Amino acid sequence: MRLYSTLSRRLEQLPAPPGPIGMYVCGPTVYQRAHVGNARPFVVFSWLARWLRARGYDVTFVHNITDVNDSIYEAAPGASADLAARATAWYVEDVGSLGLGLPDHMPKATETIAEIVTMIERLVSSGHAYVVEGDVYFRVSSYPDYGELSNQRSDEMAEQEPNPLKEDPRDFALWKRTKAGEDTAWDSPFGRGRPGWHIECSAMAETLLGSAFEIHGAGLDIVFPHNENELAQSRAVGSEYARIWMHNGMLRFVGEKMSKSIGNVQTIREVIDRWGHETFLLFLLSAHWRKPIDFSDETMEQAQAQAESFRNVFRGAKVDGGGDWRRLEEILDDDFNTAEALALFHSWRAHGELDALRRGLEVFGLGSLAEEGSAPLAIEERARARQQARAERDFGEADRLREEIEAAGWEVRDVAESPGFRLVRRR
RNA sequence: GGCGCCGUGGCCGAGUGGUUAGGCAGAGGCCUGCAAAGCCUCGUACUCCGGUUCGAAUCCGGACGGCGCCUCCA
Repeated sequence: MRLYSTLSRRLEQLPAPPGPIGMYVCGPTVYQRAHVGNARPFVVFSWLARWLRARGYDVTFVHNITDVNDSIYEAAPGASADLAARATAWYVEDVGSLGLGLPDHMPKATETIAEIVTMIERLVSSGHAYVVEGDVYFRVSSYPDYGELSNQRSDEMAEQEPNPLKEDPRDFALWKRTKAGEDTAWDSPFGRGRPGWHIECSAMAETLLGSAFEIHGAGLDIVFPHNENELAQSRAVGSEYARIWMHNGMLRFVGEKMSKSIGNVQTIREVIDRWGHETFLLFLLSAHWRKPIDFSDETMEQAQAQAESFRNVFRGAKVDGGGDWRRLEEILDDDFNTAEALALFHSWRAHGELDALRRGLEVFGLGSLAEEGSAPLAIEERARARQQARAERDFGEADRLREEIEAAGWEVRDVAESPGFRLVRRR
């Protein structure tokens, strides 16, 4: 199994199964209903975990929830804890409805404060951090490799709002003293306050996966500064931290300008309600995980048509046969190329190699495409009545009944086998 | 301005030196009371300009275009 790492800028080989494989994936800051873009890393890395397990690896998948942060304070002044709790529940619900299960651990920043404080103390005592008026900052100059992940020339970094407490503009906050309007704060050796954005990930990852693990996942947009800072603070205290750094490409909204009004953002909830989770998963499957993908009605309609074609093959005569599973292993073991895997699935579909197809779809949480629900009795009765009308060559009545069935969200297809028709859900 | 990614047929999207990607849409056909589904046939694409090579979508250089990040956005 080879995976591309942002850190080394090349493909990295995974150790042979069973590993173990520790996988940490940066999660969202919870202050609103998660949008579709947030779903991409969750889906990509959930798929990867499922595939690694199918290949015999012992995987521990950790995905955090950032439930203390400036954006939460801003979104709910004086009631941030309440909003964070609500939005956490939303996220778990939304992401759970994708049909991929949940990660092994979903730690919250607010439940990791003790570990965060311990880590900051280690950084301070080793000279990699300093305390100023209740704030604690990471001392970038103490870590020579700073910038290795994002390839930023750190000496040219300018700050928009200079912070006079910092020794160096590049330094970043590990701990922030509590301010007016913030309703959550914890006591620490540095004073009452709350963690900065980056330290929580280092603390949670090390707590659950140890000081060295295989994979770190995140969206490409947080390579800098978040992942860079994470890496720096962990390595500064002597941890190897993650070996392979994977960054998924962005999900884009085409045809819609970067309008300041947030009208062009759709939530995971809305997308699943409109298209169904299978269509959304198939849409994401169609692009390699490192490439950008455009979200639009047209691309979603194409995914929907593909979902339908997979459902149809399982509804047809069962011609189960082989299917070259080794080919799928080759494709996915080479940097997890899901777009090519999708092409292989279509080939299996066309050749009626349904055993392999069903197994392959299940890896990606799409096993439900192979299952057919039965229609309500009222619909089935209409379909029988239509058969009767057809037998009597009363096609006007037959067409009328078909329209009724369609209005109820079902499609009737005439087939050779008994009872002569098949009912298919259309929405 | 800095760091990085990308540009494939109407649309989506693999492919990294020479043999068919695949899907969606479209056209014709088989099948059907009419459909739907399925099957068959049909498109010889690779932003542009140079270069390397017997040969480039694939390697190198440049141009143009698009995108991400540059202190808290997955």
